[in-house]
Amino acid sequence: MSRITIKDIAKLLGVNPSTVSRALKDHPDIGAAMKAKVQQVAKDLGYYPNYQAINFRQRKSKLIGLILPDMSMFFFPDMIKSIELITKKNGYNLIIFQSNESFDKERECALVCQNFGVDGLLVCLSRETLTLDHFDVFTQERIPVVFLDKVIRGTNNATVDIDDFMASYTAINHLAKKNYKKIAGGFGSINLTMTQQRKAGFKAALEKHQLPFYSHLCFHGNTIEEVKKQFTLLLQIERPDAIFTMTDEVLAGVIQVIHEQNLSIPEDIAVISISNGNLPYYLYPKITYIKHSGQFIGKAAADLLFDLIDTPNTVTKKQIELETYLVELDSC
Amino acid sequence: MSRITIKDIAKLLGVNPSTVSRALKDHPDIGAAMKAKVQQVAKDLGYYPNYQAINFRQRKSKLIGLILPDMSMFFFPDMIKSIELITKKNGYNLIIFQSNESFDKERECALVCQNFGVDGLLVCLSRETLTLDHFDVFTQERIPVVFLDKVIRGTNNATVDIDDFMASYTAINHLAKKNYKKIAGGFGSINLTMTQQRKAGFKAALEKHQLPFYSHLCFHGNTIEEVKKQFTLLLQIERPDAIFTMTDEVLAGVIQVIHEQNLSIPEDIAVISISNGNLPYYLYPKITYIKHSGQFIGKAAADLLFDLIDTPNTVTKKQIELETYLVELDSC
DNA sequence: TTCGTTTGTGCAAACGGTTGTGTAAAATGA
DNA sequence: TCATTTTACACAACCGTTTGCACAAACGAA
Repeated sequence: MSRITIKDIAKLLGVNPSTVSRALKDHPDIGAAMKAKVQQVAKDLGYYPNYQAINFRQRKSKLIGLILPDMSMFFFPDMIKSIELITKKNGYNLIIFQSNESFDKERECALVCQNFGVDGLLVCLSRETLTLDHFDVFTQERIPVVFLDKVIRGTNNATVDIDDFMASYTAINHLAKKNYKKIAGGFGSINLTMTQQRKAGFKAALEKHQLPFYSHLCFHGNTIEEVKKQFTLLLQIERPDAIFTMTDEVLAGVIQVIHEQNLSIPEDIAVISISNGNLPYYLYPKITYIKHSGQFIGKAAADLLFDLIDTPNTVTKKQIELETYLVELDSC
Repeated sequence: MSRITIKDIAKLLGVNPSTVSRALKDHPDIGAAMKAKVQQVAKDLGYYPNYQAINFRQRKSKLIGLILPDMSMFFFPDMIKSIELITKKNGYNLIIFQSNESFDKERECALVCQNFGVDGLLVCLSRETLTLDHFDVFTQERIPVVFLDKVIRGTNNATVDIDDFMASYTAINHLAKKNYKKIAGGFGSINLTMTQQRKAGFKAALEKHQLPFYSHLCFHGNTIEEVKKQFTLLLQIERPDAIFTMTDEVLAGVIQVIHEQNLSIPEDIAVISISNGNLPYYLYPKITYIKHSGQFIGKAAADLLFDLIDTPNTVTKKQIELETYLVELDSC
């Protein structure tokens, strides 16, 4: 009735559990006849190994922790999907946590990961996170941690992200080439490194094209609603001829306002965004975007993590910066 | 250097590990002085319990498995989010698997869950799944399984879903009341129970309003691309004055075609969908929809699961059908 | 025949924490 | 003061599997 163990098989065959254990994993010490008998009985009894016992014994969990700030529909599904794929391919499983953009929650998630004995950790930092001390336990116990997408640079931690500066630079460059002059910018949380860099790229590209940077054409918003509010206010002051949005969330808000105001894209206002590339296709017209691939970031980070798990000391390139590229659709 | 255990604390204090174990959990058998000492040392040494050992000993994993057909961006983020919340609130963690709409993969996922010793299982069935034998092991070992959203009815399994018939019935009813006559229908995989029921509701509502059911105004598509192709073909035959879409995926495809053909909503064609309620707001005009809440389904399923875990025999209502309701926006 | 090697299996400890039972010493009661 | 209860801790088994070591039996070589 209850779960079949190696001991049950051993008792039934009148042999020692260790023999059964070895027979089941085709250990060379065990004779062919015994192996056959054991495997037959195991099958008959419907034996399957108790991974909890095994992992406990091996001091491994075969678990990879993934800490996310939020389950945003725009970016994370693709990312999780590819991480899951790699994780499974390596014989591990994924256990997902959400920090809800809170530093305290993130620390809690890390603690649970620690308790669970994850063999590796993938972390997308919360908006509030400024320090990484709460991951020190992992490095101390030689459990690899890879930061992805939302990272803090300048440390020797393993990171995978994109060149945020270049991504927005490319976007604005595209707008400038299309001869847009009054370019607005919609950004996310102002304290994120990502935001600062994307804004820096925005400014640099304007400068390169000798376009002025107007701070009244820039706004920040954490949520779609905030974005809508800010952008509506902006439009009351002056209508730009193009707008760059830093993420899908910002894009979603901006698009709604544009429709509310009965503006047409790209005639009244051109739009370009950094995006994972889903939302741009659902909108009309389709939005030109700089590809920021959740799938690629997830894959790169997971691959890096398993490199670090398998060969901790030979991995040299621990800071990976993925390419972004322009996908030209119909909004500029 | 390596991880601190109860034994380390015991050795350091010259007491028995069992005393430490009890002291740490405030067992009444242990004297106040000893408790204080133990807890102090534990803190000083940075002790944290080995959950692998504990769970192994207790024959629990504190893990809930979640098997999904796919990481669709429309529906699952909200669902996962709410499941995660409840799971955590109950002191459990979530481990997510994707079957990629494949029956074999789904069976594999179930196997891994079994090996991992999950304490409960939430399953959203794949497109291909027609039987539930692969979950028998769980019921045999008294591990609760709750099927959610995509379920097979008629068994005594615990299920949480919506009244698919009513959802589409309500949608078509709304269109009919608005005096639309030629109503098209965009559906998903034809072999899903969900599809059949939503189509049945579609037909029933038409009949109630004495509107004819034209099969050439109905199509099925598994992916957005298929939907686009099918709907484009449909439009070449005859333009309906309204279209009902069964899911966000179908809606996304339909909307793209509508824009490609330069039709306007709702003047040329009205649109109504069953949806989780994100996409409808991003589109223009905003799409009227029947609310099919991933969040609610996730919550209901998770709550039910923990009821079954905590009080296996007292739970009576094991088949839950959530209400859907009309959210009237601008597309009809 | 004898010694060394190989083959196949048993034995027991270990992973870290929990828990039922046993038992001194201290506290209580008459 | 002595019997009895309570307090506070120790001891050891246990969860399921792995693994180093011991050790017979069979085998091959000298």
